[in-house]
Amino acid sequence: MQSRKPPTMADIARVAGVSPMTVSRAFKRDASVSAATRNAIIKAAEDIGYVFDSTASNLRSQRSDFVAVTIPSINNANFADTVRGLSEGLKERGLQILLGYTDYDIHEEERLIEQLLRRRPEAIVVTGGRHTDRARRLLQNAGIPVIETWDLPKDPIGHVVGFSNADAVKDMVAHFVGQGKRKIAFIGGDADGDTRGTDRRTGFVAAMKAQGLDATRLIAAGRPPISMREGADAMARLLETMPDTEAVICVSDLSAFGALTECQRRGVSVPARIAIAGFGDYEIGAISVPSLTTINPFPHEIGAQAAALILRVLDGPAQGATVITVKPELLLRESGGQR
Amino acid sequence: MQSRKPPTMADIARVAGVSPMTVSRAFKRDASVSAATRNAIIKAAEDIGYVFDSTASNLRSQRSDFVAVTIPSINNANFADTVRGLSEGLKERGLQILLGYTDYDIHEEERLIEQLLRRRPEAIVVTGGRHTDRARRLLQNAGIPVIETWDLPKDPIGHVVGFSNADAVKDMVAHFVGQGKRKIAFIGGDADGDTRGTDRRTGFVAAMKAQGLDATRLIAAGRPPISMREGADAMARLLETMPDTEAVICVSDLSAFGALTECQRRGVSVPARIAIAGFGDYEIGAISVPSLTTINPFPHEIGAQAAALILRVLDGPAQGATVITVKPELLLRESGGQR
DNA sequence: TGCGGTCCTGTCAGCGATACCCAAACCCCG
DNA sequence: CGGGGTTTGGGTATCGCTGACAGGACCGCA
Repeated sequence: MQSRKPPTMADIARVAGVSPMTVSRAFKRDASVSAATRNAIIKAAEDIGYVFDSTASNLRSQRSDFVAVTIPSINNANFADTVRGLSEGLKERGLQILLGYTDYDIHEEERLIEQLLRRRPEAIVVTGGRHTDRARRLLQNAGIPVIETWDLPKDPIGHVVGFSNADAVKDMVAHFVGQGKRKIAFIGGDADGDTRGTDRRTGFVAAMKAQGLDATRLIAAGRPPISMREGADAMARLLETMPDTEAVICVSDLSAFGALTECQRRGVSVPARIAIAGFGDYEIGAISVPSLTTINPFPHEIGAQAAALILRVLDGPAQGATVITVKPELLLRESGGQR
Repeated sequence: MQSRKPPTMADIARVAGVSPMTVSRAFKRDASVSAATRNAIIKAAEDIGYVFDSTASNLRSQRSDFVAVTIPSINNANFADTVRGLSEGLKERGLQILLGYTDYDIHEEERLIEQLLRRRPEAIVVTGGRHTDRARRLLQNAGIPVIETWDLPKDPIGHVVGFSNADAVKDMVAHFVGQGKRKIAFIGGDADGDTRGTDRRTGFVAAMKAQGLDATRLIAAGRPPISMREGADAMARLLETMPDTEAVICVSDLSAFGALTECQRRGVSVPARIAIAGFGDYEIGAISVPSLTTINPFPHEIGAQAAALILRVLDGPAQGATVITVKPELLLRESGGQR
């Protein structure tokens, strides 16, 4: 709380009786400083309460020590897992993560990307493949590796580590059809905003049509991301307007769980009367009664692959853009009629 | 992906035919630049794809434009709400948030705090009131406002915005005792690590003893934070070893929900046979069947108050340390025997 | 003893922006 | 039309650290 100026390397140098440059070297891993000198410097630094100033270091060396990451929300187990995979993978190289969240809004994403680029990250990882034009331009001109995740964009900006949200839902539709179900509904958010949710709905409609089935059982439950409560409300509407529905695919496990509770409140048996599937393999789906059939997109693996890719790209000279697909997996559990 | 050097203000100055200093002024809000000059500069900047370099700006002006925040986990609705309250409150002043997570480990917190301080934030907000000695020293010497949250530490480092975890649980114990329950258990994490959880357990034991009741029905469910699954396992153990338990208080809504599902799997009726309470007012507690009795600690309010406090402290000269208490509220719902 | 090689440490300059100081241009009014 | 005040823009010197280069000390070996 005191306001005297914080000490600098020059202060340490004075105390330790060396030059500032030697102090600088003492703080670097591989620098050549004798053990005695280094210890004296470290001790002097501790004594006067020195804290390294990475602002100055970054400016002078023209290298920051972090990677920028944007995710739609900090409070989502899936994206948290991706961030975890990223930070674990980047830790070995001493790279930090600078995290920002977009609230599922590409205009907010644009603002965030600009803010992040001002700090000159070594690379940037964004969630999703849809961006404002200006955001695309900013990323293209940033002169650093760009990685889009959680999607397989048609026209990638740089590298990609992701999967097709549409295809994943198609697999789920195929599964239900294979069970003999025909009247299948989809609960998701409103059309705009969460592009991954929109892709999932698009995949649902395409898959249903491909099977020659009615693809109009669509419930829009509000602005993405939709909550458990909104999932419950959507299920209420579905049961009232299309009571003969045999299965429902929800845009996420959270809304699927909400839908499940609504069935429980109404005494509608799951999966006997209606089957429910979610997306994301959140913990709640594994533990709920009945457990939730869902899709595991391997969020941690996405982060780990992205981290490995960043390290490769930062090492080697600029290669072509890489696209890495992490294939999601169907998890068949009780709510879908399996056990 | 191209690697030519990014443009600087000097480049803009050349294009726009003004001095670098004027370019700098054009990018500041209140600076005195004529509208014509400013527009020409903004246009030149857009044309050549300039992105402001906050590294240089921060170094020269000795002011960063952000506040550092540490939270235990980026996948927790409570802390996410606090961060939201913080960023909303800080936005008006143009302050960004630099977020880091500690994984509920005070040693990891120490490393994180050092990393964050290296970037010279304007202020720092930490979750919890227990830290390593070195972390305390770092914070004390940082020369910036320090705010501890989600706790009421006995010996605060600087300012505080929080509540007593122990007292909150005491209220819940009193509630159950008022209902005539005597055999009350507590499910939490192992003793070390998550200090808020530890405080809740301590509060439970103290409250039970104060009521003259047996305070030994304690289940330790693993390293904090404990998951739904761990909550379920803990409930299984509780039902097997102390089947006459009348009520159980869980360290969080997530573990409480896990405990509830275990009861459902075993056909143990909640709340008739055993009442369950959680902590945190997560969405799952509002929507589960039965809904969960819990405690709302007003996480968003904590963030909002912390933000307001930061703005006040940064404005005015260093006043004394402030302690703001945000009192939690009991939410009596179905799982606790209310409706 | 002399020489190349290695290790350690010092000097100097500059990363990109801006605080500070000052000058020119402009304005209003008597 | 001149004087004082305001607005607008320029020049210079850093902020704290580190890349590049130089040089001294010390070593082993011929």
